[in-house]
Parts: sequence; C-alpha cells; structure tokens
Amino acid sequence: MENVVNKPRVQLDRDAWIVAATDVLADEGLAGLRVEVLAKRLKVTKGSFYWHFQDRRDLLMAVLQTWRDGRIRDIVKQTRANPGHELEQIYHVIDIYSTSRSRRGAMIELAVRDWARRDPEAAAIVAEVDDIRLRCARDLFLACGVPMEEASSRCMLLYAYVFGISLMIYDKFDSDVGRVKRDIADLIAQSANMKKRQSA
Amino acid sequence: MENVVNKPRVQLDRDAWIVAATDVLADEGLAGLRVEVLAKRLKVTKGSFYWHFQDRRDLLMAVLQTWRDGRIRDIVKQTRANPGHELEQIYHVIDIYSTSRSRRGAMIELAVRDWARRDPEAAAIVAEVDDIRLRCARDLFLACGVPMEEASSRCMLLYAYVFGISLMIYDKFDSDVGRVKRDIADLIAQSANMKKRQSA
DNA sequence: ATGGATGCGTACGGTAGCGTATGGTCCAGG
DNA sequence: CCTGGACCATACGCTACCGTACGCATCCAT
Repeated sequence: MENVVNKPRVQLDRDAWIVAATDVLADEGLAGLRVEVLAKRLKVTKGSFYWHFQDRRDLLMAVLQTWRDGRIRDIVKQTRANPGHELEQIYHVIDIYSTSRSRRGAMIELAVRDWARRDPEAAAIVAEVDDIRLRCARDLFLACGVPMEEASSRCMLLYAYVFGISLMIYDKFDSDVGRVKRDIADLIAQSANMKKRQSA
Repeated sequence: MENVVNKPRVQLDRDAWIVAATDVLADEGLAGLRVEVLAKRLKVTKGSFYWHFQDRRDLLMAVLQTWRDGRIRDIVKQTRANPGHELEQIYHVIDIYSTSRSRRGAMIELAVRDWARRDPEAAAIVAEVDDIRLRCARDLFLACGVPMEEASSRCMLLYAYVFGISLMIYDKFDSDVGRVKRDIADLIAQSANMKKRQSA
C-alpha cells in the first residue's frame, strides 16, 4: 500500500508558509504575524522559515502579492456576467462581500487595509485592487444602461458599503438584518434597474 | 512678568496621557501604542506612567472610555437638527465623516474598530457607539417622513459608507472625487427628500 | 523646618521577537 | 557507499517591551 497518492510532502515550501501567514493575518492582524508564532503553528522552528524567506518582510511582501493575485482573479470571475444578466451580477457581488458567508475573506481584507494605512507597499497593492474592482463594477453598471458618472458613484458606494459594513457592530439595532441588507442592495443597484426598463 | 497665564503645569495628569495615547493610536494603531514609546513622546519615563495607571490595559480602557464619551457627545450634537432641517442635517453628517477634513477622527475610528475585532471590551464600546449613531441617524430619516424600515436601511448604509470610504484608495479611479461624493450623499439621502415632497 | 504625599527617574528582571551561525538529517544521484 | 543539496533544529546575541522596586525631588500643611 504505497502512499504515492499525492503524499503532501512533510516538507514545507514557500507557499505553505504564505498560506499559514495569511491565516494568522486574518486572525491576529499584521502585528500578530510573527515568524516564531507562525513556525509554532506549522510545527517547525525558525530555521525552516529563514531557509524559505530572506526575512520577515520577504514573507509579508509575498503575502501581499498572493492576496492581490487572488483578488484580481476573483474580481474578473465575479464581474464576468452573461450579457443581459449584469444586474443580477451586481447583486451577486454585493451579496458575496456583505454576507457573513465569506467572513474569512473579509477579515483578510480588513487586515490588509489596516496594514495599508501605514505601509506604502501595502497601500500600492490595495490601490491596485481597488482600481480594478471599481472599474469592473462600473462596467456592470454601464452595461445596465447607467450613465458613466452615476456608474462611478454607485460602484464606489458599493465597495465602500461592503467594506464599511464589516467594520460595524449592529446586532442590537435592527432585528431583521437580512431585510436591511436586501434594502441596501436595492439602494445601491436600484436605478440600474430603472434605467434598464426605461431604455427597453 | 509672572507666567500666571494658565501655566499648563509641567506635571502630567491622567488626561494628558490619554490624549497622547489617542494620538499614537491614530498614527501607529493599537500595536504601536506602547507605554515606553508614549513616555518618550511626553518626554518623561515609565515611572510617571505607572504612577497614573495601573498597567497598560488601564490606559487602553481609559482611551476607550474617552473615545466613547466624545463620540456620543458629537453624535447628539450632529443629529440635533432644527425641526424642518433634518435633511440638511443628514447631508451634514455624511459630509463630516466622509471628507478628508476630519482625517484624524477617521484614523482613530479605524484604529478603534480594528482593535474591536479582537478585544471584546473594545467591541462592546464600538457596539454602543454604533447603536447610538444608528438610532440618532434613523430619527433624522424618520423626521423626513421616511418609513421605519427604510430609515433603518438608509442610516445603516450611511455609516457603512462613511467608514468604508476611509478604507479605500481610489485616487486613480475618478478625477472628480467631489462629484462622486456628492452623488453618493444623494443616493443615501435621496428618497428622504422624495417622501418629504410627497407628504407635502 | 519638616514630614508626608505627589510625581517622576533609575535600575532591574523577565519575556517575546528578529536575525544569524552552525550543525544535523534525509534523500537522490553517481 | 558517499556526497552534496534541501530542509530543519539548536543555540546565540540583540532589541524592544512590560511591570516592579526604590530612590529623589518638589510642594504643602502643620
């Protein structure tokens, strides 16, 4: 019974460190992302880390790059709508970010953005991701017949909302959070719907 | 020539430490808020700190309380509208938070919210502030004739937007940021205006 | 003036974390 | 077998912190 079946190699590679680092980043934030802590989580010692990485910053930059690449992949996937279904796709994007379903992604998002507030390199990555996201979302609105300027405003509102909502603690406020979120999605996407009907 | 003129007391008091701590919190985040760093900034040593505070956590809690009290004061001040001018007041609230004018306040806000993601006591404070903010803003919408459920949704969108926008980096996206922000304010407050007219 | 209280400095022990140096282990290829 | 490289452990020096112990100065009331 030979375990040739994709034996995951007890040996760690650079990617395993990056994945684990992203985990810690989500849980503890950038400040909690220490190489010795990470090593303990991977059941090895620093000796391994400094084999795969130059230093801590090397890891951090790799985490950043990996995050960016993943985000960009997701963006194009999420905003590639079947023609005629752009409005659905807008709702879908709002849903993806604002539900608790993708809590982990939101935590990483917040950690990276907090990071970007003090690190220029992180800020550059976030700027790049934001720009792509905004443009892709705007294209969806444009495809719905929304004029350019309004499309810009609405997609900006869309992303500001989804990031902002993950910062708030609103349990006590309204009993029906689901309804509130649906209402907000309508407010953001609404007239995209209107324009569509008008132009039809 | 006696310097009786409000000689600020070379001696530090608890409040001076809290103010300075809030400064560091805004600049460096919670992780950068170290007592020795703070002491250096105040040109004293730790000896002074541990006279005024039990330990680091004691300071942190004091910072949190002070922040909460200030926020609550601001909220009631900002949402206390002259009857008939509630809509203006809604725009004013949006303006206060989303412009770069109050950059410092936004930085503290973000630092505290990041803090709240891992500290239950900070989370409790944020929850309290959020609840008050949302209720006060909702009252403004209600005063504009917006029905209850819509008012809930719109004020939630309002705050999620203002916090979210301070997380984003959108320089390259649209050349006319001012117009975008005005458009968004309209989207959030819009039908508050409509309802007012309808009921008139 | 003097003794207690207030406010701060100095010195210390302890921990956590970064980065380096160096040695050990496992494995493939000759 | 044995050698070189990939991967990791161990041990070390260094710094930045936290918190404590204690000493020194200043001020105020008796």
